[in-house]
Amino acid sequence: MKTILLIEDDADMRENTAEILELADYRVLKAENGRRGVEVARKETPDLVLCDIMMPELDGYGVLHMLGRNPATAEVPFIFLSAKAERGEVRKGMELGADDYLTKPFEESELLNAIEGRLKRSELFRKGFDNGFEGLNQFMDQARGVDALKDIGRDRKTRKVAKKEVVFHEGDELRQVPYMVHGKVRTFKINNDGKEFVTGLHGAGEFIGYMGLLENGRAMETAEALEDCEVALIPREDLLALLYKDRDVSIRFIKMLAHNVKENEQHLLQLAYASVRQRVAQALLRVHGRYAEDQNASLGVQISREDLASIVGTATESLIRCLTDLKEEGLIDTKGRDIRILDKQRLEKLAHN
Amino acid sequence: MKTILLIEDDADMRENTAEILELADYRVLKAENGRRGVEVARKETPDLVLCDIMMPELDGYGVLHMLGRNPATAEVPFIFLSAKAERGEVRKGMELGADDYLTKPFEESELLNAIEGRLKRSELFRKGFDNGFEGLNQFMDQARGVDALKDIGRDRKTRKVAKKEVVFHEGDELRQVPYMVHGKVRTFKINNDGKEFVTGLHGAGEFIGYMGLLENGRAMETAEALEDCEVALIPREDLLALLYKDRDVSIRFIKMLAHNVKENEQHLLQLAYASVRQRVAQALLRVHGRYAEDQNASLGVQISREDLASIVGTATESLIRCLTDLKEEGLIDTKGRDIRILDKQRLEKLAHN
DNA sequence: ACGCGCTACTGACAATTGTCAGGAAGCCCG
DNA sequence: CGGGCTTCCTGACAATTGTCAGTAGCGCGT
Repeated sequence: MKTILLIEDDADMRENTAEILELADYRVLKAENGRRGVEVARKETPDLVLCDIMMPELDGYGVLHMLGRNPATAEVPFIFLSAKAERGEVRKGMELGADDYLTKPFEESELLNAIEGRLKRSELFRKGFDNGFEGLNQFMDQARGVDALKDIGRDRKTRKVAKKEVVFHEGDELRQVPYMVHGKVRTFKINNDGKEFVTGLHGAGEFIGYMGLLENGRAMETAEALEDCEVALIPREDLLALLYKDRDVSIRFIKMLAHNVKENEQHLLQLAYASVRQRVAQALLRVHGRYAEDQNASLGVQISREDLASIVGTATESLIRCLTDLKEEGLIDTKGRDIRILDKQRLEKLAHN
Repeated sequence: MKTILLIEDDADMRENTAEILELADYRVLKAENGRRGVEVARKETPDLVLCDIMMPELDGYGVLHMLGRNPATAEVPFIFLSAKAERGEVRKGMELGADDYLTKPFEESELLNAIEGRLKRSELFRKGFDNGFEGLNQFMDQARGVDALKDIGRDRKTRKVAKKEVVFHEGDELRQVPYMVHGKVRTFKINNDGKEFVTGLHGAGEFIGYMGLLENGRAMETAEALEDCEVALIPREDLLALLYKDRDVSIRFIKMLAHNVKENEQHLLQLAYASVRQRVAQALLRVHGRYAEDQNASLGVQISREDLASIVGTATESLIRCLTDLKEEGLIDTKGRDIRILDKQRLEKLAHN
């Protein structure tokens, strides 16, 4: 259930609006002035903020400002509710970075539409979201709603990709960005000796290859299906429009990229100075956390030794030797290509030391 | 000199405006309709676009749309010029992602101010910009102009940092983000064995440590001065507001991060499978490209063997051995800590193979 | 079910890289 | 200008990791 923070000083208005939202099955947090609103937002990090402009203590502009300056709350979609419909006011609101501006009085449907639209778009870039094709359709509708000019309706096709088939090659021009509807792929680069280095594993609900778009429109890596997959192809322009147009999506994207950079740097540090043994432990934990069938139980991950080796950045044989060591020590268990973690704690200790 | 693309169908209006801009020392590209405008923008990538809304062929909304969907032009600040002042029109323009909206007729000063403001803010995140403290002041004015609420005027101080002094430690809470006014610093992480891995070298005109802000507000690495430095401390909220508020800055930031990710991944690939020799060649070229006193001549870079080793990700002795090899082969020359590249081509060949 | 092919695994050995120790050279500082 | 410190460099050796070759075992398709 989504949580909405409603900041409104007028008690009647507040209760009325809250009621509408609750009927629409949102959890509603209420605040009677800007200062309280900011406090609540910081503590609870709602999924969306509705905010009046004229309020005692701290006005709506102030609230937007305070929230926008904190990374945790900056990405939360923000909608102004105001009785002021004049050009200057509306413009000021939007310029400050609000995502929408509703003038009172508004229809229930207006309000709910505005909220839903925001939440849906915003949703896409949550990490680990689990919307399958339905979510994609909504996304496509949004992306298309953005586009009043071109008729791109025909591109909403999906493509079946067989195991081992390549989705795109390094250097391919990506006119369409693949979105994983079902299945898993690995992305990797090949160095001059022909050795592969796996840069990522991706499952349903993720875009792949978008990084290349931002650089030069060409794929930076090769993507290959690890199992039979279903892939939707999103026209690159739609994706870019989405990333660039909405403040909240942009911010979330920035944070995602920053996270990516951070992970990469940790990986670098590991590769540079950690032993194969440590790197293997690290990789096992990462892969397990991402793709284990069952997170809680120490159930297995299906991955070939070769792929795992090229995540670790070592020769396949070295990896295998390391795995057998770990197996003998009772940290993991292997059955064919299935690898199960038996003692997560000791493995973590090994990885980070 | 900055280039401005002016898209306006009315010939008088176009010539008048162009004249004003040329007097203000901008290079002006003119287009008489939207379609032409988009063509010119794609070919020349101006620094800013001024665009009328009502035009034949393709209207202003369409132009904004087309440009916004192409990564190369999306980051260019975009200002609407329109005779339509009604609420709906203005809002539509801003919502589509314009950076400003001027209603005709406008004063010369209005126009020039709007342009200048945009360009200045936008300027900060150009890679390799060379504005020293003057640029910073302008930036601070902008950042402060954004802020109508808090009085942060007192924080515009700079700090002198002596050689070898630490600017911030990994894990420090960064309430202020350092901006390099003068000098060089290195940023590095320390692994559990106490070994350092250099993640970056930064010189004048760069922010350092901002990555941590986006994650959890804490520094992800340690920054240490390589020489006597002057550092300005920007309140983190100002920086965040700047990054988040302006569409063009956000987009540029996204691209910067994406570039970062790409570089990191190349680095990963190198570390994983390239020999020390190749990695050294790579590192030399990177460091040289970034910090050589003179780019053209094969003049030297001053860097300690230890630092270079921890960029390469190897033991200091291994690095030194490699350097002496390269020296014997006539690829480089060393004099004390000064390293000069003698044969860039062969070094490049070595690095990428 | 059977064979083919691919992947997992093991052993022996080579190559690379790290570690330790020690001397030479350079640099800072009074 | 000399002492003390750090940094650069070299040698010998150890440890880690990669390579090659060969066997076992699993899975897949006809």
